[in-house]
Amino acid sequence: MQTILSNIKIQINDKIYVKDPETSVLGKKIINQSIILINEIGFDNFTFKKLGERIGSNESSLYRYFENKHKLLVYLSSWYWSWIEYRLVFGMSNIEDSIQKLKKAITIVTEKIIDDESTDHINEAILNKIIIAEFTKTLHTKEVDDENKEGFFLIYKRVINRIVAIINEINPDYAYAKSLVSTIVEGSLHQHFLRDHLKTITDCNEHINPSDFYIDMALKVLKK
Amino acid sequence: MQTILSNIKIQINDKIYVKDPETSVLGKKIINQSIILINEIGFDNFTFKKLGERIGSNESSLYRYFENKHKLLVYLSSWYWSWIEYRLVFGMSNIEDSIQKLKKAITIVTEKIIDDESTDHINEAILNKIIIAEFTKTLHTKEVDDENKEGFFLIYKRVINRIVAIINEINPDYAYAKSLVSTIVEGSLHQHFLRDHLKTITDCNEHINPSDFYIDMALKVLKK
DNA sequence: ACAATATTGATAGTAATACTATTATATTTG
DNA sequence: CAAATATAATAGTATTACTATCAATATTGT
Repeated sequence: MQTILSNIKIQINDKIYVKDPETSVLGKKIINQSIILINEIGFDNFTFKKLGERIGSNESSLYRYFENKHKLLVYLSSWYWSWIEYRLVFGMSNIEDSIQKLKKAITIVTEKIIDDESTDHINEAILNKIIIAEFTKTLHTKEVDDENKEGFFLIYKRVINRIVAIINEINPDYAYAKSLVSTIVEGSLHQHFLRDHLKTITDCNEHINPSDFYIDMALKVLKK
Repeated sequence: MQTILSNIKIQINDKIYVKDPETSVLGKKIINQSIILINEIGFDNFTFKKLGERIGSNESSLYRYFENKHKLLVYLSSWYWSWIEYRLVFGMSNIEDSIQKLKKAITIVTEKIIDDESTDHINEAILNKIIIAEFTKTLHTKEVDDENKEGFFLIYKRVINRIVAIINEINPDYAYAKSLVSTIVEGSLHQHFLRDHLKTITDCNEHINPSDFYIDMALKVLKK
């Protein structure tokens, strides 16, 4: 598994964009304002025309960065999972005990992101909200197999497999490590969503959060 | 909880449709052919115009049954969960032991549906495929709160709460019964999806299925 | 400094989508 | 068989999701 240190300036698969948005002012505006606009009106109602108006730029200019809004969402998702991976690797660095590692890892992938106050052009708290609301749409398309072959979901899969590795340290006999982690990662987005919208089918609320639920689950499931 | 017997002719919230598709030949064609077409081309590429061509009917006629394709998908989903609920209730009927009940219930909500050969106009196996691929889209919209208030997701929530009731029989002290069940129901759709498209982050394959994984999980988590 | 190059903006245009409205024609039912 | 209802055909609108062209600006390399 490659070292994250070479990766600090978050690297996104260059097949996702037409022109790297990190290389210009307009590109960075596209990223930070699209996060805000998608959060406001939802991905389904989001268009490049509206984003253009919002950032005082021409629709046609946006198409020079992303082929379509789906690719933009894939980009934002990749950025998000890359950022999670970064926090995951650094979060593990000085923990010895595998159980503690797992708890920390589950916390990182399941917790609600409170504004990071990081100085960069991406608001991670809002990005977290749009991942909760929209990430599933990056996968659920007819093009998923082609895009998977192109490596669009590599970072997401790598995040999951890093946690799988911790589980294998704890209990190498457990037969469902991958399914457990993919359930936790995807499921926690879903639990956040339910807490906000369908409260009657989740226990998550102001006091109980998805991290509590999933840590409890993982420890019980892995007990030998 | 109301009896399912009064419910055998699957009842769908009448706010989901403009005109009940069960009341005419065209309506039934819309349902059975939309399932086939959505499965073929995906919900995102599906339009009423294409469906009209497929069933030799006019686009404008379809709008007399459903306001838009989103409502049609909500209808199909409601039908699916209602059918699952029916199987759930009958599946439980002659089981005494709560653990056995839970195993059966998890099997019913997580198993892949093989063609039911039922004579009605709905192919449950294909419907199951589109639920795996598209169900999440019924929830992930900006209108989810309004639609939830209208009761569009009632049947889905009832399915989950029926299984929650079984868990409360088994271990009333378990603090996360709702989150566990919503994770299992949603997660199993996701595991089916991963098995088909992102194999490296699931253990599910030809030999291991989501039911095995989730039954193992539930029993371990509920052990006192 | 300035020419070459790259980037952005403005405008226009196309095909498809997501509908609504109107009217004619079938079909059902009482 | 007449009345009511459902469907089909046609047309039309606003929006979406782009592509193409060309002019205006900004950047950079020497």
